[in-house]
This record gives sequence, structure tokens and C-alpha cells, in this order.
Amino acid sequence: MPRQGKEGRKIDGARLPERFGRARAAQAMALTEDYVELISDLIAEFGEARIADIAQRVGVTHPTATKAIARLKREGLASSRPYRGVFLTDAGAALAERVRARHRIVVDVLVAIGVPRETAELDAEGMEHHVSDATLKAFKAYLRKKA
Amino acid sequence: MPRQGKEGRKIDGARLPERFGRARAAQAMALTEDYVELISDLIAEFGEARIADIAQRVGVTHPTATKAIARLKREGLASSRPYRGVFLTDAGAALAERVRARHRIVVDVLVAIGVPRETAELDAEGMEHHVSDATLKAFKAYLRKKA
DNA sequence: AAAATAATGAAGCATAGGCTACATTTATTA
DNA sequence: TAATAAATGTAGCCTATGCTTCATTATTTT
Ligand SMILES: [Mn+2]
Ligand SMILES: [Mn+2]
Ligand SMILES: [Mn+2]
Ligand SMILES: [Mn+2]
Repeated sequence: MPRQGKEGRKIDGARLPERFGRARAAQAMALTEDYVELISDLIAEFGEARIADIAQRVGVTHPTATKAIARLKREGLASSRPYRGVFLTDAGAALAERVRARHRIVVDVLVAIGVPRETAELDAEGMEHHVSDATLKAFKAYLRKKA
Repeated sequence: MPRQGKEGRKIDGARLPERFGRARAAQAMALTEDYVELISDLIAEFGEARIADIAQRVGVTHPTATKAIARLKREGLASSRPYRGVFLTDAGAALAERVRARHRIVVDVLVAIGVPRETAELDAEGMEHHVSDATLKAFKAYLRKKA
């Protein structure tokens, strides 16, 4: 490839940076989304979300979970006081709901296509964070039609 | 949630750690996969893959791309010499092929379901890395049936 | 052939997200 | 109630990925 000036750099892959940039942005949100959903689950099940339980379910050590929750607090999604459980703000609870619904739809679509349920659950945990609103809408329409 | 000993911790979310762990592992591979595919593309198009072009397409600065390629070299997927382009080893080229094929199938499935092609391309860039072999197999079967 | 430009390299900084080790606090149990 | 166990907090370390800034090397242009 010959060296090139500012012009003439519109080779074919011109839209790639946007794609990769979006994937990076989605990934940056992934942990946040999984944590708020999990905290919401624990509160629904047990009335509270303890650091130890969060860490255990995510599969990390408790300091790692503590750090993640500190970030949620910084971002206004959660609150907590020393030696007490973690709670979600309204924003956090709303996000958890959206994430939960999206997760379910992704799994349902995979199953509808023929992916074994167990596999669908495994793969959806990572895939879900990259499903845009537009795609989610198409997924819903597909499931409605299939039903 | 009452404090608990080693026993009795088999609450419902017992399979969650595995799910999250797999998602983390897939994510760790994501950049590697995208880079090798891109390097393969550039070599096919221009006969060489330059750092500047790689960085531009991935949407990062050139030192970031350099660091990523250093890792590919460490992992035996690429090779390069100072001020020369980047090349793929046999292992790297094989990985690139697998990644390219998977990317195409993911896009095709999304489109078949009703996702607009442009959106499908965007979302697939992140989703693809979380599609397991089992799911890929189901995707292929679905596309065959649809056709 | 020199000068200017482009590409690459290398250093150093930041943040996210892992970990271990140890201190402190709370809850259970003896 | 004292002793033990569990949970939480805190400090410090590591790697991966980003970045900016500046030095060096190749390539083009004059
Ligand atoms: Mn997830
Ligand atoms: Mn999920
Ligand atoms: Mn990708
Ligand atoms: Mn791809």
C-alpha cells in the first residue's frame, strides 16, 4: 500500500472504525449491565444484595465486586453503606429491567433458531450487550411472527 | 440473606459464574480475533498490512495498534520487523479464516431474522466473539433450511 | 541530494478489571 | 458473654487497552 496524504484514504474499510468503536463502547457497558441485573435478581430473591453473593455469582473475588460496585455508585446506579447490602437507584433499577428483558429476548431468539437452551444461555450472556435497539426490535418482531 | 457456611450455598444462580466466566474469556479473545481478521483483509487487498492502516481501520492510535500486534507476535499469530508490515503466521491465517467465516454467518442469520443489513454488520462486530461452536452449528443449519 | 512528509517506534500516563494479603466489623455459636 | 466464623473493607500488585508526546527511520518531493 503506497503511502498516502490526507486525501485518498477512503479505501474500502472506511466504515470499520465506527463498527469497532461501537463494539468497544458496548463492551464497556457490559459489566455494568450484568452487575445491575444481578443485584436486581438478588434483591428480588432475598430482599438484599450482599457483596459476597454478588462476587460469588459473578465468579470474581469480593474486592473485585467491591470495585465494580464503587463504579456503579459513581455512575448513580447503586448505593450502599459500609457493611450493609447494595441497593439500586431508580436509574439502576430501570437499567436492570431493560437488561433483563433484552437478555430474555436474545435467549428466546437463539432457541427459536435452533440453539439448545443451555448453549443459548451461555452465549447470550456475552452477546446481549452488543444487541442494539434496532436489532432488539427486529428480534421482537421475529418472535411475534414465530408465535 | 442469612449468612451461610460452605453448605447450602446452592442457591438458584449456581450456574452463573460459569456463564460470566465464559463471557469474560470470549471477550479476552475479541481483540485478537478482530486484529487477525483485519490484517488478513489488508494483505488480501494491498499485499501488506501497515501499522498505520491497521490503526486507522480499528479506530485507535498507532501506538495502540503496535501494542496489540506485539501481543499477536507473542502468541505466535503474527510476525513483523521494524518499519516493515505485519504478517500472519499459519496459525494466524487459520484463525483469520475461521473468524471471517463466523462473522459472515452471524450477519447472515441476523439479516435472515429481519435485522437491516447495516445494523447487522454493526452489531455482529461485537456479538460474533460470543458465538460458540454449538451456536454456530445451529446458525448454519438454520441458514441451510431457510435457503 | 536535501528537505519535507509520513510512518514507525518508544516512553510514560491513565483507567478498567482482575488478583492476594491483611485489617476490621458483624453475626453466630459455644 | 466470649470466642469463633463470616463478611466486608483496604492496600497494593498485575495485565490489557486506551492515550499523548517525542524520537527515529523511510519515503516522497523539490
Ligand atoms: Mn451479560
Ligand atoms: Mn444477562
Ligand atoms: Mn469483531
Ligand atoms: Mn468481525
